Amino acid sequence: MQSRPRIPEATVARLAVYLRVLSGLAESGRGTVSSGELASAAGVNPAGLRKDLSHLGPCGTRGVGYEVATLRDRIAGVLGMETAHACVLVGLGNLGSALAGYGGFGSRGFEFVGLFDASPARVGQEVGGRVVRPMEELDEVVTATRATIGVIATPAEVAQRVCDRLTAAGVRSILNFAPVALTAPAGVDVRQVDLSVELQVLAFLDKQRGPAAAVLAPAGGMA
Amino acid sequence: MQSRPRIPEATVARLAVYLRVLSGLAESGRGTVSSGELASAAGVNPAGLRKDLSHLGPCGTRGVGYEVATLRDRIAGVLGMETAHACVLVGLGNLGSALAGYGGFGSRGFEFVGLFDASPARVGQEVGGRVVRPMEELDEVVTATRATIGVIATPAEVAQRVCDRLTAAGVRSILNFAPVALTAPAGVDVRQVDLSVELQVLAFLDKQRGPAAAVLAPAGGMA
DNA sequence: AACCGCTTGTGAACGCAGGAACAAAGTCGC
DNA sequence: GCGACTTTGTTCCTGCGTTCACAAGCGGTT
Repeated sequence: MQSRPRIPEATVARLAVYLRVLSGLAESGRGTVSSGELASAAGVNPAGLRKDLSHLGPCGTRGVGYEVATLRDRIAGVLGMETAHACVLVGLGNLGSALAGYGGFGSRGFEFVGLFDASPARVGQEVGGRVVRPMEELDEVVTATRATIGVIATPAEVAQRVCDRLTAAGVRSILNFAPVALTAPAGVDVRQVDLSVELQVLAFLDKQRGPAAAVLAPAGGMA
Repeated sequence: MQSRPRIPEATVARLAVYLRVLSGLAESGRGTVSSGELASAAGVNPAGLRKDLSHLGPCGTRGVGYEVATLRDRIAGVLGMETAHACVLVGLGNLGSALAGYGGFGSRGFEFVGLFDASPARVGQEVGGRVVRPMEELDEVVTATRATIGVIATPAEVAQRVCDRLTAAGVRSILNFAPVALTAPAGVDVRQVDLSVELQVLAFLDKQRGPAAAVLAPAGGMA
């Protein structure tokens, strides 16, 4: 069916970035873009961008560039954005509430069809326009809405249990913000996002460069 | 000086994960761990874990395993965690507030010494035990506290301006949550975290596996 | 109609990360 | 004291991702 059996995962992640840039350009009324300009806006190498786009088949005009709207729709199709994705979010603490209220998801075709929390204090509250439900209703909502994506923003101690319940209910993709490695049955994709790891990588790179802070301001360049 | 000129960035990210697991084991009173067990808890391959640890020099005992406390301290030292890192956070919206209140940072040696927001409505409020300050005080606080890490959780439109101000004030490492590629002067590290990109990768993988959702619920079609 | 400049798309080389297999070393048991 | 088992540390290899460089193609111009 599709002449592209597989697209590298790193490329998929970048396609999502290109898509965001293209959406911005389309709103600016821009008609075409060159690979160089698009790569610059996305923060990647122009050759790499062209190679990424080559996975979608030829979609540019030589000598001119890429048609903004066309390319945007093409990428959106490949990423599976023509249809909205129903997501459930478990854990409405600080991070979960931020995710529920984050507009970047809704504008990209992801809709939270259920917010769940184990704490009775949270249940019933409204977050991001949705009412927080008790954990008991999780299975029912996942089944009814056919949600395929589950987001875990709970404390680490209960994340595995939540993961089990989500997979048992039929969720096939999980985005985990809890700082633990989750075990899921085969056929279920788990992606881990650990915010503090990012900070620690930064701290390491900073330390590796050595304490050269004084060198950066040789002649009182503070002003 | 250091016999390890460079540690791969991917390894550094995993070291941070090992460190978290080791801290948990140490609290459990565990004395030693084998690479297999540690790798399982971290969700990686045992051979890869040993290779990662080999960058720190020999730190295990053959036939026994790794001493939990010793290895933890060694990794902490390599990651630059013996000294606390002062961070400033700009943008106290949903995500910024979640970050400010996230305990995972403080327990890892990262302290937010300044919270900043451009909105007068936010200034003066208390988030995570700290008072939100106006943007005008950013330069002053960064200089006074010698903060080296800046976290950007603002809307995309102002992220580049915030980045410019942070670097001008002397920040050398930036963690950016705004969905834009930032341009920073040489010598400044920028790490990008895009939450919606993760979701889109999940959606793509789900779509790539084919529309097998119907198989999961054979009886009871949409109609 | 033909030329020229510009841009895409692709092919090849380089470097890096990941995984498996093997040798060294230390401990436990006899 | 010696042997065998366990586990680390290392080495090799395979595959992937990234980058550079070139050929192919299209539009504009004369």
